[in-house]
Amino acid sequence: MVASARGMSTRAAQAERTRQQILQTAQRLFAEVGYDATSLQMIADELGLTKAAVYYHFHTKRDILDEAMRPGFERLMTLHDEAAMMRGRRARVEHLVSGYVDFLVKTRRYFGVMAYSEPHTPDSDADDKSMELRRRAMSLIFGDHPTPAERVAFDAAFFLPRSLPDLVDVPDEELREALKSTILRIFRVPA
Amino acid sequence: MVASARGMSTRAAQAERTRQQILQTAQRLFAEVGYDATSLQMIADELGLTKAAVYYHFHTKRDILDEAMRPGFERLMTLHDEAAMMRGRRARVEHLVSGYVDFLVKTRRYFGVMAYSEPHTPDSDADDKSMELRRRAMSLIFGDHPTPAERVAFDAAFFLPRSLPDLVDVPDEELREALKSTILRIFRVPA
DNA sequence: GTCTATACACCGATAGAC
DNA sequence: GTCTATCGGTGTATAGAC
Repeated sequence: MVASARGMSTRAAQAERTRQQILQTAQRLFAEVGYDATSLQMIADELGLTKAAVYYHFHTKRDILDEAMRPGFERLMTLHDEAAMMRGRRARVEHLVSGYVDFLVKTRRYFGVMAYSEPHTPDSDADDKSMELRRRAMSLIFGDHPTPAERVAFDAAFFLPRSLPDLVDVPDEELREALKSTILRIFRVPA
Repeated sequence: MVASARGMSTRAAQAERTRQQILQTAQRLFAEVGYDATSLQMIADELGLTKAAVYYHFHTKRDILDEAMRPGFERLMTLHDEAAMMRGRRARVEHLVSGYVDFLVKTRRYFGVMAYSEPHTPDSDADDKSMELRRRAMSLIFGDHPTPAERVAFDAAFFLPRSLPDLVDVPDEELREALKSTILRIFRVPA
């Protein structure tokens, strides 16, 4: 097995660094101009590489997006695990909404881009995970057989990240309060 | 000047028919596989034309989308005009939400595609109109200086169309009620 | 193992022949 | 008015230098 990360071969370390640079640059460009408008050529040019070099580290453009979003997905899955272990529905929803809003505010510069690809896009990790996340959150909040009204309410909160780019002028703390109170109100579906 | 629509030259009539066919086919494909995933080649193939022939009728792919969405935009602008002439805020919001929900339900098969292009896309009619529509609706509902919480609430309703594809199994009438009650609740922003 | 060079098929868009 | 031919660009793919 590998003795130490720092002691690994210089070649491998350099490769890992290149990989991280590609990831960072891509993430920034995705957030700035959007996923579709970002070409592999742009990423390569910014790093002084060729398109093929980028292709060596990521077999597909979509893979870059998938990997860039992975930490976020994992954070949200952990949040769901935590919520699933709580007993009262009230506390569970509280925890879920709090954690979700914190996540949105913390990643507000990057998250606006997520899932901009169109609905029935070819299979990708990100799409699968996004769907799973959604299904699980809905189940935690409204149970396994939500009514149409409950589904609409959930979606209203689920698609809220799309509005983040338009709220750039709102300070973090104020944004957090606005998001939290709005989502909690949305979830208070009348019988 | 043109004497009569039916009496116009056969050439012009045929051209207009081709134009309408392109529009219809494109609209269907946009709704089925999405805007980006629809190529001019697909549209041309379905109609037995070449790409260049399509280009004769529409100078740009985006133009096709813009024109396909124009009737919808006009309907919503009319709705805003009506609301702007009403006196009480309560009645205004009621009218706006009712009309908006009716529109969503009536166009639920096609509207899900709207504005799927990414945020800072190159200028297009559709983007401009969408922004204007949004600004005007927000002003009609929350005035010219909405608070962050009001802006978040508005956005939650504004981006709801994105969830339409996932609600295909809900019958029109039930969907209408769910959308209406949810949006009205979202707009009841506490002081 | 890491990258360059090169090529492919397709895209949206344009020019010009008929 | 519709065609063929072509352009520069894209994501993807392989061959081969080092």
